[in-house]
Amino acid sequence: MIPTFRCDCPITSALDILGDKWMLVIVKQMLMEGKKTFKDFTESEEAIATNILSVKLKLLEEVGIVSKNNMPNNKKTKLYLLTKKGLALTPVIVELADWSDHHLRNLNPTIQDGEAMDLLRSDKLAFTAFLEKNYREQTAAINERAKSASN
Amino acid sequence: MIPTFRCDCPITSALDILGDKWMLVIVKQMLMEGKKTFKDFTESEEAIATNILSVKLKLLEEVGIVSKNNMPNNKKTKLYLLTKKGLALTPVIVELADWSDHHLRNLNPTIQDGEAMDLLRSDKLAFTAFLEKNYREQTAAINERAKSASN
DNA sequence: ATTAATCACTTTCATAATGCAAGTGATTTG
DNA sequence: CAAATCACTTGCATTATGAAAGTGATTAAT
Repeated sequence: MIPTFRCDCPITSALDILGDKWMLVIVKQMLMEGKKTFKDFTESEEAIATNILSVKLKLLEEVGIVSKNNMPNNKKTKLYLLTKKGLALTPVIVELADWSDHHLRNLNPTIQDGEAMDLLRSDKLAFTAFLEKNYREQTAAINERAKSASN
Repeated sequence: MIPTFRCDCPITSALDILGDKWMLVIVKQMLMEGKKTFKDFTESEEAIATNILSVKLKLLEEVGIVSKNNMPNNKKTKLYLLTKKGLALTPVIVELADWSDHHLRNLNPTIQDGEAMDLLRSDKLAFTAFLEKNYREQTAAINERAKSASN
């Protein structure tokens, strides 16, 4: 169920939806780790409990960040995909990554550092654009076929 | 107390600290509404309970986002100020505002719209820079005097 | 100088969110 | 057609959030 909004502030309103331990983590897993099915999420490094996952996916769908689709040629597997509204959260996620990179390594020294972080450091906008484009490409074929028979 | 980190992902790690209903709201109140004292926060539109506020301010201080200072010439009032690390969250907050502006008005039709949103829409980086500069200026004098006798 | 406010909290108790473990029904695979 | 697999749900324990009242140390008012 969609929570009530505390006030008229746009930032507080965003946090009324996204301000918890899991919502943005799930969006990140979709955007950056290609996770699409219920099972994908349960196998993530963050190890979300299935009951919580169930509740959060439902909420993400209710607010229009995620769409729930049937896997082509398979009645059992469901596909969760980011909508345009969900993909628009990319800049938020990138800024969180950037902040962590610069300010959280003292508290969590094992924070990842690699190619992706290098691109983020050298060109934040390019990194954001890459993530969005990449996600669209990875899901383009699926989206085509999912449009006809959706759940 | 600082929570344990779920994994090595920079985004998840940021959310281990910031991923709740209040942390970023408090930072926003400081950055955009000039709130500095315990009383200021309790009088906010979001109406945070004092016990929660107490816990969250302590955590913000522990992780280095906020510093706790004595008000000059007043032993009773404490001043909470954003550190460099805290001010570095400005882009995250701006991106949340931008997302709300474009994607949350259907769910919360009363989301504010005014001068600030106009600047955000026309030049996001300028808006971010303005917020940071403005905060530094507003707190510069206080910071000078607070450096000598801190708690 | 005393009293009343004010500030920054803490404490207590209720409710809501999160988490663990096990179980269910509908496919699908071997 | 039996055994897996997938997408969940259910029951119960723990943790986080919330409302209300209370406390001690200043500070302002009389």
